[in-house]
Amino acid sequence: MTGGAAQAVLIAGPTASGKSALALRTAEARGGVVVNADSMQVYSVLDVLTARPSADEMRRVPHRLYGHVDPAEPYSTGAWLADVGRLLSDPGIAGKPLVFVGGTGLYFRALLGGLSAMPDIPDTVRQRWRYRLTEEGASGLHRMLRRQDPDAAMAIKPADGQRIVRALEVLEVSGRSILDWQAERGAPLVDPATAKRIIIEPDRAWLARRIEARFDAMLANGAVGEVRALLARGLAPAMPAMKAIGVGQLRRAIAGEISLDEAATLAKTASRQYAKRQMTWFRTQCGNEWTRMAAGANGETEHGTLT
RNA sequence: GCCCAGGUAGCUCAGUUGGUAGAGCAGCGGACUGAAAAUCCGCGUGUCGGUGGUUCGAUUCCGCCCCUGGGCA
Repeated sequence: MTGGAAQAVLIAGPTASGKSALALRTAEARGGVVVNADSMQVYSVLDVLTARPSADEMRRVPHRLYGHVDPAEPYSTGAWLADVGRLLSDPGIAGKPLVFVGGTGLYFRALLGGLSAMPDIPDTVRQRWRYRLTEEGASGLHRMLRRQDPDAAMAIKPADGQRIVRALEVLEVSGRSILDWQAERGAPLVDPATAKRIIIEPDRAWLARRIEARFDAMLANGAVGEVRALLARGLAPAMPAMKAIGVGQLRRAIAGEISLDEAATLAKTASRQYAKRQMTWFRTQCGNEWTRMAAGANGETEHGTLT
């Protein structure tokens, strides 16, 4: 829980919907702190490409959990939740209202519903299963899961390699089915009874225009250089930061495989598809405790300030 | 002006020896507990360029017309 702190505000919305600006105004009006709930904005690279708040904006209001993770570090929903937990006991922000903002639906779910206390997976175990996934394919591992944990296999599609690997590694390390772990819900870090919850639901066409304009602006503001710098780190392509939208597309342009224009078009498309997935999550996974806020339907481009 | 090749889904194209058509991409819907900007599932009717003709039946064959490439003048 928030340890007696002021009411928390949660602002969720698809990429480019203007949620960061709304969070900034809201935190400013309440004397609060903006807390990042976006899985890519945690990384200390790609300031521009992940649309992190600018230095100027971060000066106006305290921002937390932005850019605090090195891209070589394995990060996760659990790590983020632990970061939030530490934040809540930080005397520097005690008593200040927290304004969580981001586009990662799973983070909000973990925040409000807790995350099951699953065992840590040793890196060697994790790497071994991921390697086997590339060698044997998802359906091969799914057959194995079917023998070892039929219930979990039933719940996971045979092509969903990522979830199959997760079920296998949890089973190997703990000897328990991931379903059993999941049945034990963790404790929420934000009290669902008092948290104010907002979902920004933008007009599709309006959002598409914003995505396009924003990516063009990212290019103008050094996105290519950021990708070059990230590539120079020589990280495995499977690392999360390497999967940020724009990295793969600009990498191909840098390598000369496609033009910058083509890369931009591909990245914009990927962003639109990502926004669609986000909207599906917020629409179907978030109940009516969330207030839905339209954006952009009638030429509107700004949201008000939450008070 | 003549010759050739095309004109089929939003885009790129396949196909129908005449029985009104299907892939990829895009798009849309969905799933979602430590990689989540991830991972995965589902969804394909469109005057088959237009118009006449042949035919029981034409997107398919024939005529004419329009449009787009390319060539010759």
